[in-house]
This record gives sequence, C-alpha cells and structure tokens, in this order.
Amino acid sequence: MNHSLDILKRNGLSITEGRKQILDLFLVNDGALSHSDIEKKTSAAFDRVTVYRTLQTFVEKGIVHQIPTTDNSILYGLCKESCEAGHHHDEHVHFLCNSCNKTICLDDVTVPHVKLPKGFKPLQSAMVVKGFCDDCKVA
Amino acid sequence: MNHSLDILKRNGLSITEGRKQILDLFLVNDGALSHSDIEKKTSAAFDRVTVYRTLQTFVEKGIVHQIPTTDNSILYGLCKESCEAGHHHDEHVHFLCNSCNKTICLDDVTVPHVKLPKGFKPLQSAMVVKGFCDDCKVA
DNA sequence: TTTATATTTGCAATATTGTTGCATGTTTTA
DNA sequence: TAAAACATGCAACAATATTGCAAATATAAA
Repeated sequence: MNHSLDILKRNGLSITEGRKQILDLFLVNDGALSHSDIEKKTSAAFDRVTVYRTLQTFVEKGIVHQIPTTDNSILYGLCKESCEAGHHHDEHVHFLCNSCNKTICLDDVTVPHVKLPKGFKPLQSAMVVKGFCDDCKVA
Repeated sequence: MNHSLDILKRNGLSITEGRKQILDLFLVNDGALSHSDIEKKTSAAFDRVTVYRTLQTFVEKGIVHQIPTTDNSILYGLCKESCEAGHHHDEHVHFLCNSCNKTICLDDVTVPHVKLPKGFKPLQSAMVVKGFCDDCKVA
C-alpha cells in the first residue's frame, strides 16, 4: 500500500502538513495536477512558495514527474514505484482529454522508439496524446 | 518558394512589418522559437503584446504550431505547406538537444501510433525526444 | 490617387506566475 | 528534552501574460 507517509519516509523527507496534503492530492486524483490546481484544491492553505518548493522537491526525489504541455503551465503526475531520485521512468504516454481536460498517465503504454535521422542521439522521449478519455468518449 | 509575403497573403493576413519580420525569423531559423527568443532576435522592436498576438494569429492560421515543453514556455515551430487554418499536420517528432538547446522539427519523422487502453479516442499526438543533435553529438 | 473602412499596433493598467533572502516555526536527531 | 537541521511564510521583486482603448497603418472602395 502506498500511503503518503510511506512515500515521504522512503524518500528521506521530513513529514510536514504541506507535503502530506499535496501528496495525498496526487494519490486521490487520477489525473495530473498543475501548480494552480494544487492551490485551488488546498484552498490556498499553503503559501504559493511552499507549493513551488514542495513540487520541486517531489520532482527531485522522483515522487512526481513533469508532463509537457503547450499551454504555458507545468503538469505534475505521480510516478510509479519504479521511479527513483534523479532517474525517472516516466516514459509512458500521457493522455489529455479535450472534454474534461484531465491529463492522465497511461502507465502501461510506453512511448515507442522512433528512428531518427542520422546523427541524432536520443536519450529520453515524451509523448502526449489528445482526444477523448474513457469517461468522456461519445458513444 | 516560400517567402514570408506569400505566406501572409495566402492566409489572408494584412502585411505588416511585425508579421513579416517575425515570420522571417522562423524561415531563417532552423529551430523552434519561443516568445522571448523572438523578442531578443527582433531587439524588442515590437511591443510584447504585438508578439503575443502575432504568434496567436500564426497558430490560428496554421502558419506555426506549438511544441510542448516541460519548462513552462511555449515553443513555436514553422508548419509545413500542408498545414491549414484550424487543422495542423504537425504530427512529426520534435527533437530537443541537451547541448545546444535547440528544438528542431523532424518533419520527416512522424509520431507513431500507440495502442491506447479501451475507451480512449486519440485525435492528435505530440512527441518530443531529448538527446544530442547532429551538430552536438559526441564523436 | 484619395478617401473610407477595417485591421493592427502600442501604451497603460492589471493579472498571473515564478524566484530569492531571511526570520520564524516545525521536525528530526542525539 | 535540547540542539541541530530543515521547512514554512512573508515580503519584495521579477518575469510573463492579458485586456481595453486610442492612435496608426493597411486594405478596399470611390
């Protein structure tokens, strides 16, 4: 079982209200969260600086990963067990629903390899698919 | 030949200094550009608001497309001929070089299709590969 | 070419988002 | 329980983005 407390301890982080609550948001929510999502969902209980620093810490520790967007925001998604500090295993596809606007980590869909032109050395890949999610699909 | 003037006319846009110069930047540059890149490269000759609105117009007309990033910025890349207003054919892979930091449109590498979980309807895909580009690759 | 209309621009004001230093408060360790 | 380590919130600031509106420019019409 993956309680926020366990995750924080496992990563050698001190246990604070902010970290617990923010991490719980990720555990409860199925989609990815942005900074402002978190501010709203915690009713601004924490200073915005604290939220920034908490997210930064989580990324460093490999608790969450960043998801690329085209709208000038950063989205954060909970990492799977296998992620470690400094070494993200986030090469799964992200799905952005045009209807409910949620971004979902498709943990079981890995980003396929592509053949690049001569001379290009790939190290990491990210993929975002837009469309309609399971809940919003039109029948 | 693909002169900025032609592109603007073809898309029914009035010809202005700003639009010409900004579009020329894209035509001359091989990589993608951010808002601030454009401000720098035009020596802030145009109001930042103008740059925002110009980029927005270009996206709407299908002259440029947005490239997803994880660093809270939006990158814009020139679209190929085949793009039209409201219907981007930008399903090519983008390459971000860790060394020179350029983002390059690999127009000939199309984003592969992935098999999504049941119920998900894909409409559009984007892919960003990080690594070392042809110029920066270590021999 | 000149005028009228439509469009674009720049300015000002404002909103939103992100960053840093530092004193205070909290958590952990011994 | 006390000392040390760490996290938080505040304040100040910086950077980025958005809107309305008047002035300027571009296009269309005469």
